[in-house]
Amino acid sequence: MSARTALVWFTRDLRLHDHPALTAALDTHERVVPVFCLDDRLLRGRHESGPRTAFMLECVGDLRGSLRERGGDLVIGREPPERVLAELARETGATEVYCTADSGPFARRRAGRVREELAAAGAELRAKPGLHAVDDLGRLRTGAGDPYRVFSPFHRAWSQVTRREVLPAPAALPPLPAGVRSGGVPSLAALGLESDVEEPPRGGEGPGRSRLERFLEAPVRAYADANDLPAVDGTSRLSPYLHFGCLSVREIEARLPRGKGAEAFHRQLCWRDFHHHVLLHHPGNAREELQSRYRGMEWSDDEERFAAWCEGRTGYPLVDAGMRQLLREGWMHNRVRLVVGSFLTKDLAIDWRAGERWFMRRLVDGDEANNNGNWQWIASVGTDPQPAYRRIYNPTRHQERYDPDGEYVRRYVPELRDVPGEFLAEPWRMPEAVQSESGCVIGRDYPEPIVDHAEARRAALARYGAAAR
DNA sequence: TTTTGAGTTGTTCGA
DNA sequence: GTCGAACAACTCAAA
Repeated sequence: MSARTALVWFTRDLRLHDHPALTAALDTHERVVPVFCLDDRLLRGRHESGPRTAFMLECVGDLRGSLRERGGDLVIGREPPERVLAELARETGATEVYCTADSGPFARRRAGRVREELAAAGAELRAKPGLHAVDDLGRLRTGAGDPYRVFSPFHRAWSQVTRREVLPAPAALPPLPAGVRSGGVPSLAALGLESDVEEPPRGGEGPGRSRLERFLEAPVRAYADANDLPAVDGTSRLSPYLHFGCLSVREIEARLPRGKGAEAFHRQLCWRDFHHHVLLHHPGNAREELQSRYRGMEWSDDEERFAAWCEGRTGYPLVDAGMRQLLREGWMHNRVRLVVGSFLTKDLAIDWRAGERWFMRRLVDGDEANNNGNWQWIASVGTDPQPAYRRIYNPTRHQERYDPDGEYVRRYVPELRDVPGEFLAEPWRMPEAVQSESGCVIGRDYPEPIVDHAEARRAALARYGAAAR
């Protein structure tokens, strides 16, 4: 076979639009072989997740469909990528393998292994941008030459970076070379995983683009006002598509209209890049606190309380609604993620890593950098320089402020459906007569609060104060 | 080097 | 209900 063959290694860039690696391969090579590897180290590793893998398999199927529509196909490997790619390079005579650069700790180690094996096969790995809004995310530096640790100055610098052009999807692809087999998309069960998510979002570039079109149509303009209300579908819900790269964050950014809503949303896209930037420069964050003074802090190992949190039976309606939404949909509204995160780490004094793991297991959009960054932030051990006492959320206040009509809580905690609005944030205050009248007896139909928030707050301040000293 | 201003999305208390 | 102040003084980034 001719040396004019290139491989394109897909990872979490499962799209054709605005794909620099794919475009570069097609521009310079006659034959291009797209490859995706189902890597057991990822699928069965510490971030194993049935719901998210189910979504990913749909993304892979969608990508293969789009490639086939354009005359190409997708090779689906079941072995580690270093082995699959080296073998394919030998088989096809490819001397170049294109991929999208990934800043995550796992991905960087994996790319190192791939590079080595490819070298032995006489091929070279070429990493192109495509994961972030800016190309040189790792190189963004403060005036002193350090990586950023505070969002606002990062945002300022990030906003000033010149962006690359958005690339169109290729119109046509060459067929696979003779003898190269495409391989099928396995079922979730065949991977030994299962998902019990109800009405999961449909994975793939096609569904992602439809959702993007709908969001750009109108909701983006109201984003600044609606994104904090969990009962309203005011967020973009693009996170799973962004995680698997069904959508290019660069393209989304380029297509945003002007205005307050779009600006607020753009800021959220910057948070994604910020978390990736921080994890890139502090890969140890995946396991330990960014702020060293909080390392070695003592956490509670109360398994019963942790289970109550996971299953949404803490006795705090907004917390329980959020945790049940996560169980049911594989997704949780952002505002509520903060409330349940604060509750776990501050009220229950349970290690943020336990919450991080649970989220990664359940979230369809679970992304190591974002999840880790946000957990560290809400646990007050990460990039947020504000003292802990400013981040102990009051679940009752939050419910009154962000779900004033109780629409969200009633949707996910049906046993509270007939509780009068005045008691919905603190159902334990219901007089007995009201409890039996609304069919919600506390301690029987809905749990007593598992901690007293005011007391837990004082204890959390003492814990964090002691650790900071 | 020193100084200055600011820090995602808070809470509680008391007037 | 609404408002401002206090929380307690720390770290980061830029001038």
